[in-house]
Amino acid sequence: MISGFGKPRWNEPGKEADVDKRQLIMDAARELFTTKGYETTTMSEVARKAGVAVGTVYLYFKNKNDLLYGVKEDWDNEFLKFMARPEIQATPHHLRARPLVEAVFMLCEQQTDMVQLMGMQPEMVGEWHTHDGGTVQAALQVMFDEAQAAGAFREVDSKAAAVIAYGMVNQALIQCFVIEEGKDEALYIETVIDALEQWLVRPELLAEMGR
Amino acid sequence: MISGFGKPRWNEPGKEADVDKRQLIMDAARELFTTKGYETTTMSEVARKAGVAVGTVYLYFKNKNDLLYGVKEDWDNEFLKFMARPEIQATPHHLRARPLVEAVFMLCEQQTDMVQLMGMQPEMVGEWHTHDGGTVQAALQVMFDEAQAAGAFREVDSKAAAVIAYGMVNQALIQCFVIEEGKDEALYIETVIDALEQWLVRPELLAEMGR
Amino acid sequence: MISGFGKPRWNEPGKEADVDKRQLIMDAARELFTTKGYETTTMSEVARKAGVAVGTVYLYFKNKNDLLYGVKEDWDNEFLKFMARPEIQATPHHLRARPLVEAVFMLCEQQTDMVQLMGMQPEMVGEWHTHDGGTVQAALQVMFDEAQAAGAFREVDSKAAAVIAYGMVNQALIQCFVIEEGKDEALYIETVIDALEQWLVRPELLAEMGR
Amino acid sequence: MISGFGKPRWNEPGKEADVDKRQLIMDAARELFTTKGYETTTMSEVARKAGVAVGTVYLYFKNKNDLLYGVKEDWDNEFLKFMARPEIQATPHHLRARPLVEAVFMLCEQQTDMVQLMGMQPEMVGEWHTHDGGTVQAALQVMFDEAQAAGAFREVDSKAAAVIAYGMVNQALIQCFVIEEGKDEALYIETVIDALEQWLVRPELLAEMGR
DNA sequence: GATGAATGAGTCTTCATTCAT
DNA sequence: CATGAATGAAGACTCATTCAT
Repeated sequence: MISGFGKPRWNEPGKEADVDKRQLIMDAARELFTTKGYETTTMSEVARKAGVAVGTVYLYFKNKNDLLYGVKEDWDNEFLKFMARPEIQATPHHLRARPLVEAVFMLCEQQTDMVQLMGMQPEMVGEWHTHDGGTVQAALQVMFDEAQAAGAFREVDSKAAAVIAYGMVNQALIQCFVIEEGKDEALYIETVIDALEQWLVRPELLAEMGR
Repeated sequence: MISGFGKPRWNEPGKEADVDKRQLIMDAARELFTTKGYETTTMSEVARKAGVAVGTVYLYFKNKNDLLYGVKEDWDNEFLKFMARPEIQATPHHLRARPLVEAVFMLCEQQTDMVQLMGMQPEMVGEWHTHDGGTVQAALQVMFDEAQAAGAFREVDSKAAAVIAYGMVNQALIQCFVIEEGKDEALYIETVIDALEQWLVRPELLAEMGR
Repeated sequence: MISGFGKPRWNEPGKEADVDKRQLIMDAARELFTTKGYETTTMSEVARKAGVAVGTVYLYFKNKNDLLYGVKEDWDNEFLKFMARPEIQATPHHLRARPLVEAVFMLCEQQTDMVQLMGMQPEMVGEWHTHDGGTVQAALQVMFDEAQAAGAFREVDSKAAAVIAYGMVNQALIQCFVIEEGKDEALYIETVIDALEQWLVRPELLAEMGR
Repeated sequence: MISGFGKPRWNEPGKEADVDKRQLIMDAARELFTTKGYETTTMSEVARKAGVAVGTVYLYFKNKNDLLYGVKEDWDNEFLKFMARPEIQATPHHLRARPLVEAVFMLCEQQTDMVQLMGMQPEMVGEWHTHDGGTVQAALQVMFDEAQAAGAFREVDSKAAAVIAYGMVNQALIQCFVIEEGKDEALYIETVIDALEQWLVRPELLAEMGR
């Protein structure tokens, strides 16, 4: 009934020795979900890796799906936080592709496993979109709108563009980290940036950038 | 183990009412796999939808995973066949984006379910790629190489580009058909084509095309 | 309905080129049953090994159990035939242990697999004994009765003795051929003969035999 | 995989109502395995008879085969314990046949089902004998060696003799309890003892015993 | 007679979830 | 809060048996 959010996300100061157990579980889950896949990961495994009892997992998450939701949300937030950083916000729109793309690749390099979460689609999509509404894509859309308003981007449908941009990056990440195990990272980064810029940035600015 | 395909050997002309049972099963499986996801689909469901007994499924496919493989291969071939069509081959490289993209969308419109197969990723990727080696991406790569050799495309790494192009289209298809149920198809088509052309086609040709 | 005996066992003269298919199947079945066990052997395996179609097996045997019955019967007959041989019948009772035991071991040496059939007990015992009534044990019992009547054997209950003698030999065969793969054959033969003679033969005759 | 045995750790004295669940399951399994045979018994049946859920069986046994192993081991131990009893050890070798044979029959009378376990042979033998090495036969062999060293038994190969003795007893037990449902128990006991003594005990001692 | 594709009941096994401690 | 033993529904897969050709 109560949706498994029992433990507040903000740790009261002075209580931080008590590592947030919720986070502990989510970390374990994320690694497993992304390594072996959601369906293939068992709750016991999650519990064991998190160093808690199965029952405890259910103390923080209503059920397995709720846990997946938590993990996905976690990752999205991490990415969103990135997009909101002052240094990014201070960068002119037409120059943002590079820092953003580099950031995602870096994030994924650190936690290779996270890659697949971005692309987590099929079965649960339906349920997803009631929940988080594709947060990352939404944020991208906002950014594209701003960039167009600022005259930095060509006129494209911002929603469709967000979807497509998301797909490009996602597939590149999977190829790079999951299939090729990080081999040609630089190549993929450059190619993605190139694609985004050529496609979206106004030709005038592009010329200015020496592209 | 099971070897023979059981497809009757006599196959007299005019007896095409005898639908290939193997195909029947693959069709059922494809719809289910893409609608509810691979893990969530049971072999009984596949059998029921195909109108055969469970045992029969196992007559044609070693196991569930083998069935998935068959389905995926089937779809890839369908797409590959498209790329090889004479009218496509006759089109100059810088004008191919449109017919190809339109074709994929059409293909998916007819069989909405197929969409997700293109993106079928996570856990099974490993096993896949020993089998079919990402045929579609490979074909794209070849096409990009030719286009560059012909001076139609900008200089980009053809492999990375194939990956990224694949991701764009795939994500657009999912968003369009799976999430939005075909609503803004035209918009997604145009946006994808725009992205591909702006990114890949040489500026000179682009200007010539009135873009 | 009709009990699967359709094909006559006596081959009409002039028709012997047509290897009895029933026998072919039984031979295949025997090898498999004794190698991998009855439950673990599938009808398809039997058919394949016999070089016929599954359906054909069911032409000669009502069902799997009937096939087992046929196989067992076959073996028992082979043994029974041995006991009935003139040279055995001509031997005085107190000297029969040796030729008989040697014969069984020889029989099993040739067809190692048969060993386990003798001991085939558990699950199907119930059904067996309505069928063949433990033919071998019955024959042994008759022999023991005769031997006692002839004053060659000590007074023991012939039925119990038959059971026990059967058990001794059977276990020795299993140990010798199944577990130790024929290593100490001579040792087992001698020990079994010794046991039988010491136990059953009248002391006077035993002395006479130099034992 | 599953490691902990779940046997409660507190086990306060006076709480023996908490029957070891592992034992409960083994008991159920033993009865079924021996009544209907291993292959024919389903895990659900075992669970139902043990009064637990299927899952619980898998909590204590890795799989069906592991359960069989547990059951067999259990029985062997029970018999071994018998052979080690002080009153047996105190009995001179040439007089041990009777108490031992009587003991086994008694054991089997109480738990008729156990009988067939002794003889459990075919397919699984291979795997067995790596595990428990035919413990019972080994123990018999030791006893025979001691008896010969003590001058109580005739000179026979102790290993072969152990095998053969085991077979005698086993077959008698099966005939007596499984086939004839305990009818002529006394007869079988006497006949087995007679056979063992006549075969193994030195003639001098035999005379002394009035045989 | 012979075939072997088709059947589907039945098996083992897994795993999300609960609840008594 | 935490635990982890217990549950049992559900899934993948097998195989004896049938029957149209």
